[in-house]
Amino acid sequence: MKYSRRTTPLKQTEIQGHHCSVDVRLEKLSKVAFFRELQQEQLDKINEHFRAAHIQKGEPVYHQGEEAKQLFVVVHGAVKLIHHTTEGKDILMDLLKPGEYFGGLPVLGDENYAETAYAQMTSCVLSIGAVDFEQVLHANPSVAVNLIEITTRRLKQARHRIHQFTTWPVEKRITSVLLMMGEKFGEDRKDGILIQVPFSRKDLADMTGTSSETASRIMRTFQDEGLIRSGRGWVAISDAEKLKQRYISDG
Amino acid sequence: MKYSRRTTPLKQTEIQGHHCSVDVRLEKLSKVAFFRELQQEQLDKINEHFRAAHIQKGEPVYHQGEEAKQLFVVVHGAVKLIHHTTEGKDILMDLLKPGEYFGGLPVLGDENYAETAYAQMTSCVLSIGAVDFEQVLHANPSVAVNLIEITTRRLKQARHRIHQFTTWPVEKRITSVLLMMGEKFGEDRKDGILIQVPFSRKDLADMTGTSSETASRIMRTFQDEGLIRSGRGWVAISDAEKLKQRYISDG
DNA sequence: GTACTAAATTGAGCCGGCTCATTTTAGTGC
DNA sequence: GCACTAAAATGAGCCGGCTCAATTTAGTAC
Repeated sequence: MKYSRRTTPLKQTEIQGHHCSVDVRLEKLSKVAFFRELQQEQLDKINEHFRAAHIQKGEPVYHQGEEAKQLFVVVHGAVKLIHHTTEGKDILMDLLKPGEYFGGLPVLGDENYAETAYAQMTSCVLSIGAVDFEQVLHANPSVAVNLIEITTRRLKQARHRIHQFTTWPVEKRITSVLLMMGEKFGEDRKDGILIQVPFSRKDLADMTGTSSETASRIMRTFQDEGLIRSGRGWVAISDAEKLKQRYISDG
Repeated sequence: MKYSRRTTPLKQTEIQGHHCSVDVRLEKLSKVAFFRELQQEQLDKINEHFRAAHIQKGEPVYHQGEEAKQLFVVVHGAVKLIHHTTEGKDILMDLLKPGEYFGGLPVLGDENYAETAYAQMTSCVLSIGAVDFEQVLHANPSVAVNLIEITTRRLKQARHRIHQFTTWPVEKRITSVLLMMGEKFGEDRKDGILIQVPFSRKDLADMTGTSSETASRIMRTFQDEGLIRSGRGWVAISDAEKLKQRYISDG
């Protein structure tokens, strides 16, 4: 990968027009884990309950502490969930790709949003309110069971993260996150996997519970070892296997 | 609190007979959060799906890694969930009181148990298998929604714990756990709140992600400041308000 | 009361990673 | 290509808490 003039390898997302066309909406709704198994007709009806919004990069979808009144689905782009701590630090809870949902509703046990949701890149999100969602629930009972499953999976992930924070050194944590990001947002190229979403050192630090200086140092090491390439706000994994072998398998 | 001869202040639980009498079972089942709102008749029917087991102190209910086939409810005693890490450390995920459930089922998204469940004291637990539970689900649709709510609440707790591990010093973490234990298992006495469940330094350390030596040192400090009293496997909080004010509010 | 022992305590060296400060540079606009 | 600047990198001092080792003692059995 050679840059004659330095430009980010990330795809530009300032595509003209609205990204929330019906086709794309329906496609992404069908990918929402708790709507799986539903027929096209059912999805069409559900789609009617959702409203679309176009969010500029860096803009919030909702703020931490606000009353939880809506569920959201990423249709295009990426959304980052940040918990702002009382100590003035940020914890990056998750970075969501199209088809993933976020937000909260009273019926699901949420009172206030525990985090602020930001568009990591220009994004299109769909939202549904409490009354509409309960209608969807009643009309499609399988949705409730699927929701339990997904919430349980998220709970397991959160618990695994507790494990990581308790016992894993920072290198290992960073490796784990890079590999996860490669799987979730990675674009295969002949020279590796480009994580096709803006992802800065601060994001990495906030997601692994370390400082951005430490994240930077470790990324420097990985780069010097030929395991990754990176620049301002982007990362490409040159050798995922070796990265995993060297920093995860060692224990 | 004066001990003429050193004996633990904890109640002895080697009560003769079986603790899983129908009255107690029904009472604790009605306290399970996802069975709330059900009528006595419904609870009677649900009770028929559960089997009882008597577990000796220190014995496991199930092992980490086993196939998840049952949900359990604590009727009497206390159950501790320990995740054994590959690094040889233990993470105390939760300490459950009567009325709380644990375990897992495929329908809820579980494949294997992520932790080993141990009886922290002689306990009586009820269990239900996959087929029975799905029947309960179908007969009582509100159970599914309640389950989402509870799982969501557990997810929030887990995420709060990530926040704590990321930014809180150990004193603050230990304080938080002591206060939580006081609320959950505390017995009010004129000289404070006795945590009426065995709770060692190792338990405290495993629950706060620190070493037992560090837990011991901090408890020594709290003791010297008159905030707690403790002995082998027991803790009493002498001044919860001051403990909170001094180690949590300071930020 | 004595004997016992595992839980709790204590001492001390070590280090991973933090904070603070400064410098370098990737990537954009023109 | 030049100018700019915020993201990334680098240096260095500091310390919270870990690990290892040894000692003390809470609570039980008899």
